[in-house]
Amino acid sequence: MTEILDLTDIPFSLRQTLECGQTFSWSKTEEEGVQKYFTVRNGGILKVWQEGDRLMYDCLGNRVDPVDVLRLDDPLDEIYRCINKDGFMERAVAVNHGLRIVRDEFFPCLISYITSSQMQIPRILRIQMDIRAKYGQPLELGREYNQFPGPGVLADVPEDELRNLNIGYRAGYVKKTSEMVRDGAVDPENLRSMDYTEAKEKLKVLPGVGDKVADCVLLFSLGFLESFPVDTWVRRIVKQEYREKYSKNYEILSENMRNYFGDYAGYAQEYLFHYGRTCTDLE
DNA sequence: CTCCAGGGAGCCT
DNA sequence: AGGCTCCATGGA
Repeated sequence: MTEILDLTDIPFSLRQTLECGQTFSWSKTEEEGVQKYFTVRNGGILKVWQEGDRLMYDCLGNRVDPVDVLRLDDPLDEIYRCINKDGFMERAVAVNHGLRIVRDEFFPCLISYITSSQMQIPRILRIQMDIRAKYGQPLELGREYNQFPGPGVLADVPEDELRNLNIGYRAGYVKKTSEMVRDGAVDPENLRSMDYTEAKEKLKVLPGVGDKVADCVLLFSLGFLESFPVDTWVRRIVKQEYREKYSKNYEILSENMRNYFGDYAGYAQEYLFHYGRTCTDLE
């Protein structure tokens, strides 16, 4: 039973949001010539597609709310007013208009960004899907609809078997982090109650989680919109376009950008990231 | 062949 | 604290 969400007063681009590289929890499927996306979580499947200013979606199993997982209640116009501080950002916003930060599940987000280090985006996506296929719990609706395995499941997989995922040295990080999350050393609900600095400090206790991975998890899963992850692309952009904010030191660079863009620095980061990766020819 | 990819840990000073 | 090196693997 297809439901329709009116996007007349809600700036939103489904494609920019799900294909900018921020999330590894969505798959593409084409039905009757229409490009659709689906995600599996909390015992349900959400399938969405966009036709102009209408968002169409099907829910199967438990309800997964598109407003929640796509952050459709974020005040995007106000966010633009806050982050549009220079010409480069204005172009990034114009090109990617409607891109929203997602709200992913904590554990899948954490594991996919742990495996992301020194990897290219298509490969991260493929590995994440392999984990779902091998260790995930299938819904009744078919093997292609697997939930991401919980921390207890991955914690019990031998490390050399995890290496069959071709994640190399990251296998040990995945196993140890899964054990710690399973045992409650880091709890997402607990993290949400902390401020940015405290939550980041706590996340970095996990093996395989440093400044960058922690910032990604804070932004894409825990809703800390001030978080400004610095990867190789963003570093390049800052060095070239925001020279006075640049530093070789991660924390200094990230904090400079947070101070510059304000409470929605995470949005600024994602617009810069996608713009820099797809629309500019940085050296 | 070499170089690099949404980095992090361990070790050095 | 800050800098350097190694860590698997695959794609360009």
